[in-house]
Amino acid sequence: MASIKDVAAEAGLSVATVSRALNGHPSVSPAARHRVRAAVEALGYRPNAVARSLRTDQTRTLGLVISDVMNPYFTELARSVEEEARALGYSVVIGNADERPDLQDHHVTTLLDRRIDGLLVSPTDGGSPGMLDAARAGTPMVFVDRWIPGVDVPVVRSDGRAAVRDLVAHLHGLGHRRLAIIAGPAATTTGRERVDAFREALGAYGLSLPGAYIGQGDFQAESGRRATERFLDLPEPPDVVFAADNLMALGALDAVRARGLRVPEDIALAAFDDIPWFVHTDPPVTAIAQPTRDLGQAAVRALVERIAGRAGESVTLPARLVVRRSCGEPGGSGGSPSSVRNRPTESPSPVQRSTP
Amino acid sequence: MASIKDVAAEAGLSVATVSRALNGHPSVSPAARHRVRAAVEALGYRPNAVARSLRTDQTRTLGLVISDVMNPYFTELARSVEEEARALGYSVVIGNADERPDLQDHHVTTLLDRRIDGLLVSPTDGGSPGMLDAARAGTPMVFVDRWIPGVDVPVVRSDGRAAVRDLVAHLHGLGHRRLAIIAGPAATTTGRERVDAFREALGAYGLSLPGAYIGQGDFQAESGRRATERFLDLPEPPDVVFAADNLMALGALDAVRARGLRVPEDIALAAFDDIPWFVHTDPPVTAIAQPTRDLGQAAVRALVERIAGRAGESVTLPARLVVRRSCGEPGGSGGSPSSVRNRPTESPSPVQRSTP
DNA sequence: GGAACCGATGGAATCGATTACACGGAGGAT
DNA sequence: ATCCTCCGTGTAATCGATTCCATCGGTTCC
Repeated sequence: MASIKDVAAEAGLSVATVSRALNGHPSVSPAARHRVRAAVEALGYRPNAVARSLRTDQTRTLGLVISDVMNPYFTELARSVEEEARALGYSVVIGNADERPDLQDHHVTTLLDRRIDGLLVSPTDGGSPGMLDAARAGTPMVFVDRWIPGVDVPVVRSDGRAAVRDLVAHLHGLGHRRLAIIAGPAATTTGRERVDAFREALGAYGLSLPGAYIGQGDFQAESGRRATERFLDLPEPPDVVFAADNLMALGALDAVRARGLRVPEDIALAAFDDIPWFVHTDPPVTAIAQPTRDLGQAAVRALVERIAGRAGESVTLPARLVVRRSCGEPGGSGGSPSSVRNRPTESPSPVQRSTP
Repeated sequence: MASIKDVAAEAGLSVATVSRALNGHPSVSPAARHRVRAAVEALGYRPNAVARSLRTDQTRTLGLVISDVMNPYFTELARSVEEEARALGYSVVIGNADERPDLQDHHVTTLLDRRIDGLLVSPTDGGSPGMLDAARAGTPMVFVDRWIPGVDVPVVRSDGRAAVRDLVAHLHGLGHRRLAIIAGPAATTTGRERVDAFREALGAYGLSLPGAYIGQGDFQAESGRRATERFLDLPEPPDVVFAADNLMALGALDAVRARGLRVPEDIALAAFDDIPWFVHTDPPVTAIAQPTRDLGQAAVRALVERIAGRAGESVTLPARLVVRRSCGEPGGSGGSPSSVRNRPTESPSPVQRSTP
């Protein structure tokens, strides 16, 4: 592969001049500029980013360490991060931690070894050692979605409290009184917060959240299924199951169907994190939608600010409730257009709970 | 950040010895080895991968340029690629082309500038100029899933012919005679092949594939919806719609529901590419499953072979039919366990086609 | 007319590693 | 005792860029 030396030789100039011409430095004569252009063209020269990075000490690359790529929410987040980064002249290297702290650490170290300019992390657990080291060492860093309390790093996330209140109001309005939640891992902030917000919202309606109505999940579909089965085995099963992420909601849906029960007639279902597929399930699932695209954008901007040595502020954006049919006939407001278009033919059978 | 020089100073040795100790070179005394280890520990030294790459001319990084990350099939592919690469000591940088040739080119150039050791591509169109240049220039390269005819690059993909034949047999056995397909872009190999395989399989049953039963899609949900609507507007609509990928299948499902029709009673649906969500939709969708994990693995292995200067052979793995409920009551064989567990309560209403 | 200045260019140091080559000393063979 | 090996180590070149500093010819200013 042709190097800058070859270009210099071809153009009959020094490497210094070629470099300046390539970087748009002002004091290069038009003639030289032209000859460089021609030589570059002739040789198909492309600057070696590795060499440049070594010299300039910047890679124009961002690292993104994510909890689970297979989760559509994170996939979308990754996509929006890459888009914004590209717009700002950065590349993104994604590391999938698969909810495993050791893998998270592996990716953080690898990325740091590659001298990425900044790190975007959605921490899997309370914080793996390598990650904390990086934060302490002053690597430009921003947390997305999840964060670690007590670590001095900006956080870009969405606040679901208001949306959860809206959800509980919606459920209460439909007559539901026994509300259950499938929580995420307690080690993650999102795992805890969503339960807290839910309990708080219930309190406003004089409802409580008994321990039996809190299922412990791990943000994977299988755990949602198990938790739901336990709910259904209760002497007094809940009217509604609220899953703290989309994968657990699908597990829940599956568990309900496996018993021959129907959503929402026999039991209602709602989820945190709206995803395109919820429009296509039957029934369409009522969910709390995060402004994923904006989150990715804000996170990249904050990180780039940090890289530039400026503050890089934390950002919190509101999530919003998207009402569909999985909790019962929607009220007058808040329904998405799809909730109308997706309405199936009316079921002639009365609401009933079949006993297995 | 501490460099190898700092380590050398701390250990009272030359950088050469430190480097040798770090790389497990045999002729380093145990004493020196030990002092290096101590110095590394004390300084928290991590070798600069950028500098190493410049010197050794290898980055131990693979590039993966994918057509659409938001498509679960590709997400899973990316994940398995990263896993296998990690096992082999490589990192992976993913570029999302979003089915746009210009973006594909952007990523290929960026990756090449970063001097990745090898490139895995699932080409978006007939081949963007930058990609063809790379192939010609001898960059170690392997195509995954899709490929470009006439370019001398190993291809790792799955062959769906047998599975499509099985599907057609299954459909024919259920009494379906008017079979339609939603094709992918003609510029992609997968777009063309799946139609060919379908037509061929139909031929074996004396059935033809009229032009009106070929919908043109672009592998996105919206195109699946439009194509299906056109099918339903036909004076003689098809009995079955076979979507050439999972996103178009979801669009099709949506279009069918929007008319108040039911799957499979009014019209059957099948898809290429099985994804976890098809188990959760109602009805569960019959699909052709690719051995995605194995494909990713084989692709990485082939690429690493190429990087090592060896052959790196093409691999073709068979896809297989997964029968669920979206085409009608499953026959005696091939049904997945989920097709039983997901069966909902029987519908009391007779099969009917509502006129809009 | 000479000093100061400016624009364009080249030489050479530098980034942090790897590695060919040289060298000194210990140990074995003769 | 002398020479040859071989081991462990250091010196320095190198990878491909960027950039400081020096140089040189030509203006401009006083």
